[in-house]
Amino acid sequence: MGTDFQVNMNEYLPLRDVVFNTLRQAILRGELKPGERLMEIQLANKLGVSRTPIREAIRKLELEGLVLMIPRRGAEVAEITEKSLRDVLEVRKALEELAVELACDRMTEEDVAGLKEAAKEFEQTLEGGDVTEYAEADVKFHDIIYFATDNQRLIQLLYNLREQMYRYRVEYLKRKEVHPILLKEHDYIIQCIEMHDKENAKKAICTHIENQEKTVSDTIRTKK
Amino acid sequence: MGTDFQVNMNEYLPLRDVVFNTLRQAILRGELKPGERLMEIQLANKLGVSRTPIREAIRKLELEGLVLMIPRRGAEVAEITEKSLRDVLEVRKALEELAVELACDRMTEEDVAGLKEAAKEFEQTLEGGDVTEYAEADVKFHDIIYFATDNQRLIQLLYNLREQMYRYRVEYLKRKEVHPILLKEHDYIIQCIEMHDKENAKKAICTHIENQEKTVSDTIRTKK
DNA sequence: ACATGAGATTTTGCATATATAAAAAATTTG
DNA sequence: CAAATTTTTTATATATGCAAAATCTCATGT
Repeated sequence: MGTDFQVNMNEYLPLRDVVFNTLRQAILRGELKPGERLMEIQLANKLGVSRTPIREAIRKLELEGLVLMIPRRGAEVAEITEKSLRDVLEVRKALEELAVELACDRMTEEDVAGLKEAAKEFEQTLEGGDVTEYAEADVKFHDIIYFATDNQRLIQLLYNLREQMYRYRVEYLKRKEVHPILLKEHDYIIQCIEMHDKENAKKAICTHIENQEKTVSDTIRTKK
Repeated sequence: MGTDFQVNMNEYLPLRDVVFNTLRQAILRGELKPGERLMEIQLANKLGVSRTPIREAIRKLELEGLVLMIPRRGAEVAEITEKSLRDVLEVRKALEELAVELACDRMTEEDVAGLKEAAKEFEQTLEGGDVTEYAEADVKFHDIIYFATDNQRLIQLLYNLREQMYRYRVEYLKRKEVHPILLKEHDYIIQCIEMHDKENAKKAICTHIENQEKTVSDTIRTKK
């Protein structure tokens, strides 16, 4: 009977999307530095494609605000100022509040169980020394909250805002002394959600973000 | 004396952006209907350009969520469901609250004066019968609040969310019976901002949006 | 030293060409 | 006649071509 290879031909991704993801990562991880010019031919050669997918990818990065277009001059990686970061955080705080509020309403008991599970896993990764792993585990924790909102638009925005801060989040997680605080905060957030206590949940998520905020500001200031 | 012509050579707009704006308008105004396919050659002929700028414009619309891409098949105008509208409104409410809160903190007296001016102009346009004019005047009013937030990222998001609802907002403004309510709401919002009363300002903007929400839901339901 | 400007070079912006997948139409076959 | 298969058509995905604008280089005149 043989062929049980369902080749998931869905794994087709247009080149432009591959390029988009690649460039996006490179910018967010800091490999392409703010102010750096994105030259089409150069990128095309580097990635082994033609200019067309590069251009289309840049159009998307443009809308996302990661690159700045100067007509007839091309694209460059957008500068990240302290101001622009404050702006992002202000928005992010509001949307995280909304998310946790909705989660209080819409989370089932199984969801809460999953959240507890994720918090535990996060705690375990902290024992290992891999910062990337922390970050991933933290992402998983918050993703569960996001999904519970059942609001696709909100999820999309939160993903985006989180990614914009990737560099700085990692910096924060590196600090061993904040780990116990983080764990407590996660536990408290779970507790609030479990009791459907919106007000305290919002406060909790707020301080959770504000705590990061300071580190991030410091990082960006000293790196300048 | 003499040459006071600062030629604003900035009036150059790449074709792709012209196309982007054109298509965007067409979608938001309902000329391109949800589900309708966007075929490159057809659009290119219609707009008298080549396929390249069309494609680049579509990439941006894609990221904005206005069109849905099906790989190797092309783009179509995204469907607007009641659910997706609720999602947008949920997010929008949270961000409008944030905006008015920040405005309470950051608005100067001149800004408030401008706001009063805008409210007055809005009232005046209501006497005329042109719905488009109402909409514009209303936009101006809210723009002043947005600008006062001094948060570029927030402004960008609010613009976007507002535009997404253009069709339905106009529907709301058509109803003569809501006009007095609108005027009262505007006045109350101004009052709250002037007194830096964040809590009430937030509540006020919330009801302001919620009032629209019902009409919008009705419209979308009956049109189905 | 320094502005300047002609010419060479690079880079974008848009158009067009080629390749390939998907859909539609036509044809075959049971 | 209907289901299956082949052929044709259509549309996207990517590559390449070309002209105009921007940038660079460097010699020249003040």
